[in-house]
Amino acid sequence: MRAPVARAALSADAVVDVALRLVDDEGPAALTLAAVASRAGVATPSLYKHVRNLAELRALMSVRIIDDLAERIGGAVLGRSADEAIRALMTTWREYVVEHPHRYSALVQTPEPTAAQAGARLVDIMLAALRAYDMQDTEAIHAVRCLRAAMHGFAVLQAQNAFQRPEKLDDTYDLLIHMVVTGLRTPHRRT
Amino acid sequence: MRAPVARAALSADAVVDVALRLVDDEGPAALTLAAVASRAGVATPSLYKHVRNLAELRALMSVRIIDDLAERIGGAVLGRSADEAIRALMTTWREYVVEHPHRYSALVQTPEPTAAQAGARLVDIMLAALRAYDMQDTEAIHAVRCLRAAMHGFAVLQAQNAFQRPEKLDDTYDLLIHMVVTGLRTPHRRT
DNA sequence: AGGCACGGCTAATGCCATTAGCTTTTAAGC
DNA sequence: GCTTAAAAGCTAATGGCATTAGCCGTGCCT
Repeated sequence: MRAPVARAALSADAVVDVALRLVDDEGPAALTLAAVASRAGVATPSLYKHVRNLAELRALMSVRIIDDLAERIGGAVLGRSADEAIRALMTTWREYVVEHPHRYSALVQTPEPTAAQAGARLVDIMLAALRAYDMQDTEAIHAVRCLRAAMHGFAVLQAQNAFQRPEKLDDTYDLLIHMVVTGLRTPHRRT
Repeated sequence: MRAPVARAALSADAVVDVALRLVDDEGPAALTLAAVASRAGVATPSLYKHVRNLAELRALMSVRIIDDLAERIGGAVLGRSADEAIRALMTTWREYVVEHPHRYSALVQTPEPTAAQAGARLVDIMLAALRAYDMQDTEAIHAVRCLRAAMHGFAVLQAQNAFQRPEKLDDTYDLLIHMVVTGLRTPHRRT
């Protein structure tokens, strides 16, 4: 029963850091254990001392990204409510994507339990932002889903450069925010 | 100047067929040239006689999927206009995703010129569906982008099983349609 | 009859993830 | 200070996959 403490050196967190920087610099396709190890100044198999495999590394990265995003959005929404909160939420989300497009693309992977949990935190923040609207719980869930769909869809398409025409993306996003806010305000047929 | 006609056997289209069936059956992660070749009853390198490489196969698959989707949507929108057209468009899109979730996920890849072109056809269909609303061209572009963002976002999230709570997805999608339609009808601050 | 292009095959290369097993370092506890 | 065990690193080996090179049979066109 020795104390299981040991050398400092690398750590799972440090590996995730390196991997995130790699993705930021060279895109999601460049994410390879060999490349991460090289950046970390270590042989490839050494990474397995900190991370079970590539899939787990991806999952850890996703959790980190989602937490990061949740923190920013939490701050942005704080103190605002209703329309203002929605606007702040959506704006902050997009700022993140513009800032780290590759990172955001790296996110769009398989859904494992641990990342789902991080996502749930984000959903809670959104639910809180919607509390100002007069909504049933059920209705709020649907609203959050639509919010996610709109933001995520826009984010993915932008990160993929899927919007080709010259019109300004900022203007498009204003319209999207308008749709969400208006849709939330306008009564909707029962279910 | 020989006639470049030859044996029947495989063809690029046939390879794409096989690949699409593979993805439908086993998911996008199972898409490997080895697996496609095996299903086609051929050795792996033989595929290179029809397809430049895996990336090109993916691109061809994307074009096929987008065209498929465009055809369905074109039919669904035909004869309808304004709100009804939007509803039909969005409903048809989602039906496709529900029918072939893996195929849709396989789509979300890099944007090459050829797939972008297929996407442009789809955008044209959407623009036509919006013609009934009284809109500037510029405004219509923004509207189509929002439409894409909303549908695609929802589709991606659903295909990834990112909606965990028990509430019905159909109801959520109704709300999303409502948001889009209402947002298009409600005037929006100038740009 | 003959040639040639097409489409298929085998062999070979190189990258990558992952595993096994060995060595080194570190930090406790004495 | 010395021991020691676990953590953390390394090299070597395996197997899957994409991709390339080069060979062979087949059938159409002349």
